[in-house]
Amino acid sequence: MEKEITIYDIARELALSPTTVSRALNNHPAVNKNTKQKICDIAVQMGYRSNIFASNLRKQRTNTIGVIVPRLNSPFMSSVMAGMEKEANNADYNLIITQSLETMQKEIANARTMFDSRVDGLLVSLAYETDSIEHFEPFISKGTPVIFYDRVIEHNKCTNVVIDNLQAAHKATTHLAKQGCKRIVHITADLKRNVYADRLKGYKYALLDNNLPFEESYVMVTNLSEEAGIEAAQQILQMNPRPDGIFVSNDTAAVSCMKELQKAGMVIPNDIAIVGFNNDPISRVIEPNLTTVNYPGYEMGEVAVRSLIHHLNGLSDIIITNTITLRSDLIIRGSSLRTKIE
Amino acid sequence: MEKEITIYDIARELALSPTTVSRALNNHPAVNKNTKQKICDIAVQMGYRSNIFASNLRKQRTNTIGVIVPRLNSPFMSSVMAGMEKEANNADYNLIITQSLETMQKEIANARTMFDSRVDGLLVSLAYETDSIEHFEPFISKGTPVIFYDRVIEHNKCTNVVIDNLQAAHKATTHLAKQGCKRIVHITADLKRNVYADRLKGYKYALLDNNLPFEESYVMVTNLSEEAGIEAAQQILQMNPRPDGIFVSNDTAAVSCMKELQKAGMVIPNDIAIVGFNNDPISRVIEPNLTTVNYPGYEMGEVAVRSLIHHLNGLSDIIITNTITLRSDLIIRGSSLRTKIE
DNA sequence: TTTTATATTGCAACCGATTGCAACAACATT
DNA sequence: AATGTTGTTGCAATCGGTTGCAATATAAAA
Repeated sequence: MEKEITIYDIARELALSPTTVSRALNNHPAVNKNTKQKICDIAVQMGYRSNIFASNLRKQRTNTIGVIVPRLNSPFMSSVMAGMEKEANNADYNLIITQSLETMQKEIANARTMFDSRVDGLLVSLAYETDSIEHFEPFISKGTPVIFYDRVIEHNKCTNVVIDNLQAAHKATTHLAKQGCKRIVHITADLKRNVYADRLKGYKYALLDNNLPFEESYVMVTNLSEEAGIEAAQQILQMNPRPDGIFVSNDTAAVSCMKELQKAGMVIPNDIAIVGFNNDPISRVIEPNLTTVNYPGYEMGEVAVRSLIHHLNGLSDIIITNTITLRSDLIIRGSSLRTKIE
Repeated sequence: MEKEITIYDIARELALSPTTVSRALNNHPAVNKNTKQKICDIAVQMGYRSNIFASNLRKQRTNTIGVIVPRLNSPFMSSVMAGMEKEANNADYNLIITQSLETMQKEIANARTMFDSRVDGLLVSLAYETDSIEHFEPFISKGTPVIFYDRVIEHNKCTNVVIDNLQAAHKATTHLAKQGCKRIVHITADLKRNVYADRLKGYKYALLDNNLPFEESYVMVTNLSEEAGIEAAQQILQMNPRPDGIFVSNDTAAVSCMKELQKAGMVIPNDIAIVGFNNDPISRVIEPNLTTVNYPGYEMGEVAVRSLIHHLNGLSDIIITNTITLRSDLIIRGSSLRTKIE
């Protein structure tokens, strides 16, 4: 266990004050060039490492960004994380990541951890359960920026990073209608979350715009798991008349649903056309390939971090960016394409 | 921007010393029960939050674990992360995560960041490129435990968390042989990494044990990407005589390879049987379902963190656990199963 | 009543870097 | 020669909690 080198050691070595050493290492202009060079050289030579805690304690800043995510292990979220890590790394910020596992209780605990860790900013995608965001108030009243992404909520002090879920759902549903679907089911998740509420709206509006009736019983609220997809398929098979189109709010459930339907003898897309959401890798593996909404997770991660860092640098105080909307588009593949020409 | 409450504020409020307040909040035995209660009550009431930096600075401990991972966005790695986060959270540790993107340069930079952040311990899965681990020496000579997982390297001061790659590959290859495959190709990645080197060994030994010849040209070293799988398939189609079995070191490449072969008219598993590795979700989507090695990523993450925390608590100083091997098993599915009865 | 053990509490130094303010030197200006 | 300017450097306080050691109070033992 070796001793750590401090600026005091360097100061002693060169018969200077710790002040000057500190300034030199931070490239402060008021230090002589030669002195600076000498200090930096010997710092490297002695193997000096700045003590972040002393620095943070003094500066009241941590260079750390907190991320609260529902779950880490989904293709979408891990893309987001990857994008975030890249941008944070670029800007010399560290990332502390926790997962709420879709429970509000955990989310509150995570928020507390982040608060105690004094993160400079917070990135949050809300859990299914969450129905209040009081637990983020401490950040807001302390002036720590909070940015929501993907699963967001309206708050006049927070920026949201999202895609246009309504539009995406509208496109997806319209596409199904254009393929001749008359009875389109929508499989989605907890409507507390904007993403699902907005998609439902997009679905409804699209039905309206295509002169199709809206049926309450055609909206299935699930947890979008693999099992949920299977159960949904079983229900759909029971329905009479049988639906001829399905718009699912993620690819996992879309794929498992599709497989279950195929198992029951349904032909996709002729009997039933299917559209998913996210563009997970599985969507390009299933046969026929799944039509889905390309969700730019990596970019969303990048944008969220970049925007947060802007805030931290005080660059966006004037322009209070309230919502950043990323482009997403429908990727049409075999699972919904009935006519060869479109 | 509100003022932070400190132990000094609490001390003043109760006409006590900061010392006693500090002790009370840390549940030190030498503080009167009633006093302790009073302090804790008022701390909550005043909204006190401990300043981690002051505490870390003094205690020379951070309660933070560093994780260096090749990439975040793979199903396997995100499972590992999820497991790690869960365990770390349980033990009140924070996780700082960075990705090397498979380059050694980034890995070195990440290691430096972690060092500067004074993580209490480090969890590493090596990049493809890495051919020296000097960059982890600072940790080791400082006494900071380093644990390698998945992509590991031998080091007499470090614990490794792995699965038995040799055995898994042996089982996979033997399975193909038992299905009647005579010419088994192995698609894998950089042999610098133990996981791929060991799987190659397992493959070779299995060939030997099943009286099949080893062909140098049957080993294809790639980066295991989707594209790599397609290219490999194209090469395989060119071979004469054509291989009748493929053991691929991950599911991504296995699936894309399989699809490419199917596109060329090959029937899986009859013409060519395929086995993958990892048990990613796509392996259960492709038709026929992909036989693969179940890689317990989530458990690996849990175990790695748990083991690190043991180290940190000084529990495993005596028993220097050098290698922890997790169980993995072959999941046999349609892509390799030629006979209905096995 | 005196001595000894035990329970509580506080003093003061410390962890290491940062920063407002003052000091000082060297040089230019009037 | 007196004053102003610019460039460098250092003093000393500060951030907020932790901890070895000493001090005091209280209870138990002699």
